[in-house]
Amino acid sequence: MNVNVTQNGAEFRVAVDLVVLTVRDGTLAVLLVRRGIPPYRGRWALPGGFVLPDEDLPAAAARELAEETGLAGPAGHLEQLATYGRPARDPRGRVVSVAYLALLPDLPVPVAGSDAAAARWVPRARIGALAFDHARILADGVERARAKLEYTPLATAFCPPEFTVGALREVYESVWGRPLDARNFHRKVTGTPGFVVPTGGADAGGRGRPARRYRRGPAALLHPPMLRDRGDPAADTV
Amino acid sequence: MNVNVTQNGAEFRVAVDLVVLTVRDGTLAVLLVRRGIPPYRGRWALPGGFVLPDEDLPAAAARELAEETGLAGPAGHLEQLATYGRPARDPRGRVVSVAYLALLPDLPVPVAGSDAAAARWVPRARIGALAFDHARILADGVERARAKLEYTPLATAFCPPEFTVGALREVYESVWGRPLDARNFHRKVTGTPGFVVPTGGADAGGRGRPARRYRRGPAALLHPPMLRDRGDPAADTV
DNA sequence: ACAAAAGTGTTAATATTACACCCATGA
DNA sequence: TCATGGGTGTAATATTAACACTTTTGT
Repeated sequence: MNVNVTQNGAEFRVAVDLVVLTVRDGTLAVLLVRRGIPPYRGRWALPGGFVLPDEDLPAAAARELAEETGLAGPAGHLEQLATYGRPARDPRGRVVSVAYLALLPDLPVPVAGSDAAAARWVPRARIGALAFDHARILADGVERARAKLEYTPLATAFCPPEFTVGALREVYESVWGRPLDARNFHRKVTGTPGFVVPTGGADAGGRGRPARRYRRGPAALLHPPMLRDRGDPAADTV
Repeated sequence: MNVNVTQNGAEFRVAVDLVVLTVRDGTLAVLLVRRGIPPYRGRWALPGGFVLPDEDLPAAAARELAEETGLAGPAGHLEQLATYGRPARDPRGRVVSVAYLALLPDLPVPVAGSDAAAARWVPRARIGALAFDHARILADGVERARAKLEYTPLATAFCPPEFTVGALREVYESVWGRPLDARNFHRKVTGTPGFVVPTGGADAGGRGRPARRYRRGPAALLHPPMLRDRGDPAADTV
């Protein structure tokens, strides 16, 4: 063994992979791309790519997200998820992937990425085998999102700038996969300091009484948190 | 720009850095090493090192932890914290560091690491400037530990296999930096299903009534969680 | 008028907090 | 017997969960 390997470090390639989530039609959906080149050619995978030589990690994630969705501004939410580095995770060699989690409002169907492969929103429940270790990365991302809905105002990242309490509730129900009591939810959201602030507007054209519109509030942590019963974590078809 | 850089990825070195925490004498302490070689020669830093060519990330973290503390078995707790990759974070070149968080019971003073530099437990409040971006990594690690004490039985990782409720309370008080009501804490710990299980033994030799001994229970999540008031996050000298 | 969704009121069960009080030991 | 922590009881105060009921719209 070359001692320089220990002192100076072996050489790796570093990628970012994105778990991009949205809520469409009352279900949690994931942005996937179909790989156009080997390995795993033709398989669905998380969008991602290699980090450029002088690029920061968050910048690489934001760049990939923009390339894949056509988004420019800082809409939604982007945070680092975890890093995956199993030696055999990529047949091309030693690749360490820094995964990011992005939460976005329901957008028009994403444009095909710059890699010319198909890009699609896929309902979480209908996702089959993925390339590389992306199934695990996705599972970790979904669990992170579920957990953070409890104690942060992150659910608002799934909504457009103005939204109704009903739309926000749909986010919680879709991500957690269980119905919530609309009455108690309403009180909880409007009663938690800094969670949402009313804009004064109302949402005409719906079926029932018009809902007031809200914007995300200044709070970074929710107190008290929104509780999902730690009952049975069943009923979750991966 | 060489197009291969984009397609195949630039070359990075990958390191693991460790935030190793323990509770000594009622305060949170961090394992630091004094760097024996440039860059930042003579500065205190988090222990860590480069990942070997065929080594998994958790294995690299466990290896560095064992080298630095002399520990072999799976005592305490080790989890991935986050990854830091700012292009200029290491003057030697492009180094991405995957940080791990380790929580250990109070151990004998660590042996000097294999790098022949000094290694010491340093009380968290007395830590000055650190090498690289290690101050931020440490801050992130401490905040992760604080948060996880709330909803996981992780505080037991700071204790030996058998411990008293009072010792566990000292962990919470040290990590959170605020006193807790001993009576309510006791009820909470013994009343939360799966948190701790009594061993039957008692802790003789103390000043007051002997305390019963407990072992960590099977629960992975605490229900309901241990609450730290989100009051004033002040009184925290970094 | 009716259905549908928004929003308010109320109550029982549960959890948190504060603190009085008893227990078991060393000095 | 006193000081010192361990441990239990209990009442005031949140918070949750369940659901009756009112409001405001489209059809």
